[in-house]
Amino acid sequence: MSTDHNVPVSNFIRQIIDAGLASEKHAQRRWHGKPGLAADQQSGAPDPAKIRTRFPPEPNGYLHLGHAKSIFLNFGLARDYAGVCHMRFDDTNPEKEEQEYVDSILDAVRWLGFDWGNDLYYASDYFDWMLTCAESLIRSGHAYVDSQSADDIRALRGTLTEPGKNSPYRTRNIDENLDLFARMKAGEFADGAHVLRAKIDMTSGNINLRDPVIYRIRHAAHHRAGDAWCVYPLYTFAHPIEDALENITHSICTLEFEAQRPFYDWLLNTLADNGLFARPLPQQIEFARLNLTYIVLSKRKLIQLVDEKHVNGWDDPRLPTLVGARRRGYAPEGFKLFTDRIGVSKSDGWIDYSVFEDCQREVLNAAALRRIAVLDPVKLIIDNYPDGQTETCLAPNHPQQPELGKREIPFSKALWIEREDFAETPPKGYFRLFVGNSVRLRYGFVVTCTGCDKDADGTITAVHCDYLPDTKSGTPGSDSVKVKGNIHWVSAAHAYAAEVRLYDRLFAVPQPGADRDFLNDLNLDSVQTITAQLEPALRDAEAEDSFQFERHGYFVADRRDSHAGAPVFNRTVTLKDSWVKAEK
RNA sequence: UGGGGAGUCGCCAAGUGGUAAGGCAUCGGAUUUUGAUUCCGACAUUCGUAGGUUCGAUCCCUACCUCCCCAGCCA
Repeated sequence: MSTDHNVPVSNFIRQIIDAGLASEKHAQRRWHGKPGLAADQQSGAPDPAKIRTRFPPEPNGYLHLGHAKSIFLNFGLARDYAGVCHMRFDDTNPEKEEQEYVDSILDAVRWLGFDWGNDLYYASDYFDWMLTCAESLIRSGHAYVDSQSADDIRALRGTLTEPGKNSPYRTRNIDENLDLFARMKAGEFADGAHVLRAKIDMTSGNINLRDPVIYRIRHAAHHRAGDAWCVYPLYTFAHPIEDALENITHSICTLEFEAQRPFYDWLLNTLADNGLFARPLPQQIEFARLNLTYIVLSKRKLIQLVDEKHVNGWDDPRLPTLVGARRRGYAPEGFKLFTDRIGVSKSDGWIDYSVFEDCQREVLNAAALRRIAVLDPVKLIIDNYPDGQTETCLAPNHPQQPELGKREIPFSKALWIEREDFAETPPKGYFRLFVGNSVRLRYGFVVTCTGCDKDADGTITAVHCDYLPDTKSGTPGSDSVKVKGNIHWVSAAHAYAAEVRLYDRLFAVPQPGADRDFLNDLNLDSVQTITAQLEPALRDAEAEDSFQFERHGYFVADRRDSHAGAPVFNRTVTLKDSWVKAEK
């Protein structure tokens, strides 16, 4: 069941890194302490970091489980190889990015346990260098200003099966290109009037090499740079330069960027030939993004779920966002186990959500203190127990870790037990309460069921039993009576009645939206809010404390709605239950 | 029907010419005051298909099949 965390399994990225390290090609890299062009970097000392990776989200949304895979990959590789991982915001599109997202992203990465030290960067800080690169390309005849409309550019790009055609502006001379580009930058033109394009090959089978647009005019305020710019570089152009400026050795991204790699290499090699960057250049490596069943990870769909109020905000515990996962009670260590367990490869696949849940169970099982909670309460009256008497029982905080001690829980005549722990007509194999059967009240006494009360509708209002005074847990001879059933309880007079949210999967099918609108696949019972009867100690739970409610699952004190002395709980994940499965 | 990728047990995933790791799930059994946990055992004569090279092929070659990505002045 447990995984050896100290032996990372081989994967194709580690092989690439190992080979690079063995060839010592990275050893000649120089780093002068911060991002910069070759002229600056070459003045620095040999890079103390064996490798440099980066986690480069665009600050236009909240991070989700898919990003977690990338975070653990990039930061994890840097850690394992005595390298560093840069935290970088790829904020080259002024129209979609906001500071709110920057803050949330940093928070999420920190929560997962990573520290970027001084290596926090913003692509928008590199705009001057990017302009330098663009001008260098123009000077070497590798870029030109195109004055066609977006539609015309598209028309000449060709299709997947037909080659494209050269733009009429492709032959503009260098001076004219330089002049036009300078005026684009100076704000002389309206949005869309001109673009800067790389000059490569309009007949390439790879559409990304058909003179891709690398700079566009956009008169828009940037969340960090303000109104300083009206030209902005496109991802295709910006990202390789960001990597090169930061001395990144391994630029790890997802599979959909594979077709961009030839451009990535073309650009950096051209710029290196022009003297702007030193070799060895960063290497782009693509891996398969995470696909998890029963959730959606597309930004568009997540936005829709929030905007249309199918969930309550970005941190709704049912959402696969990291802020949602945190409120749900999922543990960072569980993410680590999960990413280790699923591995890294280039083949698309679907991981069942239960794999993720199981990783969380494994981590929470070891870490969470045990507590008692009755979620669907019905009274249990011990008829032969003295009225008004109260005594204490001792319950271990963790069955596998006795050093965590025990706590006292009050016991009395009237208790709350789970409604499903009593059956008038017990199903086959049932060994909880039914008339004539005995069970142990966990950490307390053995009781024998004598009957139940019902109201006019036939609903059971109370269960009755008698207890065996000599069977109290922890006392000599308490085990003299052997019983199969073992049920939990809280004393009715001492219980803390609290709000508990029982979360289930947000979607009812493994692949939401596979054959119809994904909203039709929503699980309409994804949350159930109840008032549960909890053992008194739970009243003191602090926000974000995780517990195992015995026989139920793992629950966390909600970080948003809990108040001192009045925590409310979210169910993170249930315990495995082979009994339920056997019955279905 | 252009270009780029991927196909190894139900789900992931090692393996890179010397005769199929591991994890998860599943199924048995043991322990258990959580029908939890833990522990022990079982679990691919076979690597998308068909040929070929080789003493030997999941690994090399050829053809085919299936799936994914690319035609934003998004990332």
